[in-house]
Amino acid sequence: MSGPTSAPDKMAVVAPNLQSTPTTLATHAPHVEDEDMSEDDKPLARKTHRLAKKRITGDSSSEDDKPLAKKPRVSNGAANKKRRVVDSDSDESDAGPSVKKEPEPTPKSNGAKPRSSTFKKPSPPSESDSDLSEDDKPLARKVNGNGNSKATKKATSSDSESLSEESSSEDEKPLAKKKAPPAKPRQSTASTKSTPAASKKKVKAEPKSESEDDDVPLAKGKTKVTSSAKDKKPVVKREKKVKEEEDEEEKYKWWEQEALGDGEVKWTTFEHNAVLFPPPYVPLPKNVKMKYDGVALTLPPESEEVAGFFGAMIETDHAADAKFRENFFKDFKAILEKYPPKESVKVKSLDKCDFKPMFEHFEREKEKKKAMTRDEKKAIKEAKDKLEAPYLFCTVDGRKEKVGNFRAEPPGLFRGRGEHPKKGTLKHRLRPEDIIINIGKDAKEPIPNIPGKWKGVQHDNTVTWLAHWKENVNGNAKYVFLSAGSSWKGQSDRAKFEKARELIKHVDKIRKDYTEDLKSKVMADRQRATALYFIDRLALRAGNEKGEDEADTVGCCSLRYEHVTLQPPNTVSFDFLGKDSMRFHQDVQVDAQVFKNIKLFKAEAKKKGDDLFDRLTTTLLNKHLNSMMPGLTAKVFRTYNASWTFQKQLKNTPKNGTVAEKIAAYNTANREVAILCNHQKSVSKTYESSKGKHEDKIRALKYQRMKLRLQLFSLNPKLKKKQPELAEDESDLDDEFCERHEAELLEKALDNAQKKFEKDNVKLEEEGEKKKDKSELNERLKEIKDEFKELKKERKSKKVEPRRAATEEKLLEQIGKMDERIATAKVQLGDREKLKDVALGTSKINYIDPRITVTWAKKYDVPLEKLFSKTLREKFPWAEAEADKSWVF
DNA sequence: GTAACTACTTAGAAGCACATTA
DNA sequence: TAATGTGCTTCTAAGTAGTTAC
Repeated sequence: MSGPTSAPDKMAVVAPNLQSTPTTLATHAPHVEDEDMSEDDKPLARKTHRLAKKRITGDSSSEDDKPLAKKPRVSNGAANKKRRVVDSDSDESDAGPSVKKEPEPTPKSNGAKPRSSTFKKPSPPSESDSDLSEDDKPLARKVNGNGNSKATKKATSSDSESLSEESSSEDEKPLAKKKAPPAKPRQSTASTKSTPAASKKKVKAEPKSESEDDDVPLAKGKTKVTSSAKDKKPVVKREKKVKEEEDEEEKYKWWEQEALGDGEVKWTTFEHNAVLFPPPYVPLPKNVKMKYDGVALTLPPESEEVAGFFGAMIETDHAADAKFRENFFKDFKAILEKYPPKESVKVKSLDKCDFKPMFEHFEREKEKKKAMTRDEKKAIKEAKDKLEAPYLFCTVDGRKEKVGNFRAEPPGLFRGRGEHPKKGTLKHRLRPEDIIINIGKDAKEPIPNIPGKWKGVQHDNTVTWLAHWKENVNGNAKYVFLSAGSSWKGQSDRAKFEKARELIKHVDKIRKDYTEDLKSKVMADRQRATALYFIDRLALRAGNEKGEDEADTVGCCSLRYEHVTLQPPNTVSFDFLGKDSMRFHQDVQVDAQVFKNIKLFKAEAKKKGDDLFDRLTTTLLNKHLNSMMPGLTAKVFRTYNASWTFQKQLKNTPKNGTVAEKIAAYNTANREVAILCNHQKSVSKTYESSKGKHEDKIRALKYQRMKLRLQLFSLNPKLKKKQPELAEDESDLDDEFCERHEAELLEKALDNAQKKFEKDNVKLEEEGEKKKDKSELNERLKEIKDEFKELKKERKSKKVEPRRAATEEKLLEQIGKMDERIATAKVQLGDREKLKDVALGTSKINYIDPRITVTWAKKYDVPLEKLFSKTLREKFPWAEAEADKSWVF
């Protein structure tokens, strides 16, 4: 668990976007009841009472009195208990702006991730922006930065002035828009309409008629024809090349074909083997038993399996979690009722259960597995591969496609995130009777690998799933789909990015409109505009309604009263748990009108637990967005802003830098996007110790530097004055460290001498020569010890005699090199610190248009494999094919 | 109009394999 | 060679958003 991190560097992208000019805003502190407010404009909370009453009476005649789409969340249950803890430090006694309080980090026990980013002052624009022309900046970045954005200035200068004039100005248009780059190979998917099956058939008219089965190794077949004893090696190479070429040909380049429309039909023929069920439970050895109150229990396999699920987790955080334990124990007791222990012991308390014997058994098994020989491991792997082979691929319209999650989820304990009320609940073992499969009409119905019959077999060619079931914990649907690298996923991925690019053409108008609507007399419109402002500027998720039996997390539309607090003149503090219970904690400077609106939405009768946007739902918001641009939804803004930010940040790449430097710039850009999207990861448990080691390494370098420096001063004492920077003590290099370091060095030197002695003797023995006497070793060890005594003296006197052949010139050169090494190590340490809780992968996989990466790699001559892993390259072949050096998002 | 259902994308954790270090 | 660290892959939870039923 980590504490809140220092905000400024984390927020390089997000925060500058929203900072306005506080000085100008101060004179325009909004009032809850301003004169330009119509009846509709009045604080909603005052109306909600009326509305609630009307809803009960069924009167919904006026616009305002229509039933609210969302039910106010009833505050109860465990989720609210947690909320109360959070609230305790962010509570507001009234709806008005409060004196800024530094929100405390939510403890992990509350389900919140630790990272928080707090902004108090406008920070300068991120370094990375320095070489961007103002014209080049997307609105999201320009609104504030140093607080001088035109839009902000205007907004703050007068409430009555519309912000829209500014936001629609030409210089706020994204660069790409001005350049208007066409989607290179073909028109956008959204606008194309064709019969998918037909177009696919065009693509693969005669799909693999001869070598239909990719399972037949191509090389093998060829070998028979071409190989001869004489030229075996070249042939093997040639065959490999041929195979690669053929594989290349085999690949379905869907991006070269006509785009598929949003048509219903996804396939004509569809063959697969559905899911692979895990092996049945194997009971533990007879001597491995859980204990209850000190008594070993002999459990039937059914209950032993469940005990084992918990037993395997006893050293994880889950097992210490009260809710997790409660839910597990409830289910465990139920299964014990049905399958009681032989000893007829009544299990009444989880605290009296001792799963350690089970845990230790699992650990031993892991060790055994680890200790297996290479061949044993290989044999196991081969058996596994053989078992899984039939499930790896399916055939779609004659084409071989990779299946994604073909393994039926094994039974276990539900690992809900955050404060999920069901965490710890037993996930049942799936049987064929639970699973519906979707397959071509003429395809052979797969036989499950365990006894049983499918729950159903359907032939719906408008969907892409192979199998589907309902899990028992939350009643959610689970699906088996094709892999991320499949043509279906690739097509929808590309369509997603094309839609985000399409937004570039509309975003000015949308921003202009919502800026105007921020002042709308119609409250629903004003709320919608404010929500959209946050979605656009803060990359918030839409925020669908959630049920009571889920973790209490929110997105933009579902924000509640307690999730935002106001700090005059224009700061809005967000503190809520988003998807996966990740904490979103930011102080954001907003336009005056937005500040005013939030104050209005929180006014009077509204209280904790009430929706901030009580007249807005994701459906309403998306309907509105769809009217602005076909197919536009809230989530497109995240994709657009992420890709846009990334492309912009990449402009900071050093043109003449090394590949490593360029990659560092790439990763920095990636990090900015990850921060924008609030993608977090938990800090590794070993982080602190690994950081300590790293710091010691740096200190060790400084130690070496010190020795060089002292030698130099012995040679030329004048340098102490001439080059005072050399005389400065290496920071954090205290006596305690030096002593410890020298002791470590001594130990190492002695150890090495010992090893060398032994090694030499082995060699001498092998060569039939006389071994060295032990006295020789002892002498050497004594020498080493004496040398180190010298070090101690040097440390005390702070004087080091120049080593043999040391010259002033050489020493200065060595010090210079040492300085470089220290600087590099420090940068590395800083990078690790910055990335310790930021997850880069999610944005790379889902939000950043891969063509930006491909273009960048080509432009800066960086091998793509250094940026995309194997799986990512498999996921984005279309990007590699489409993007050239000049491609722009 | 709303809740429930459906199909899909997005997400961090956990597990695993490979690289580096001692 | 074993221990440790790191990055990649897999797993599955948790979102979004459209459709359907009432």
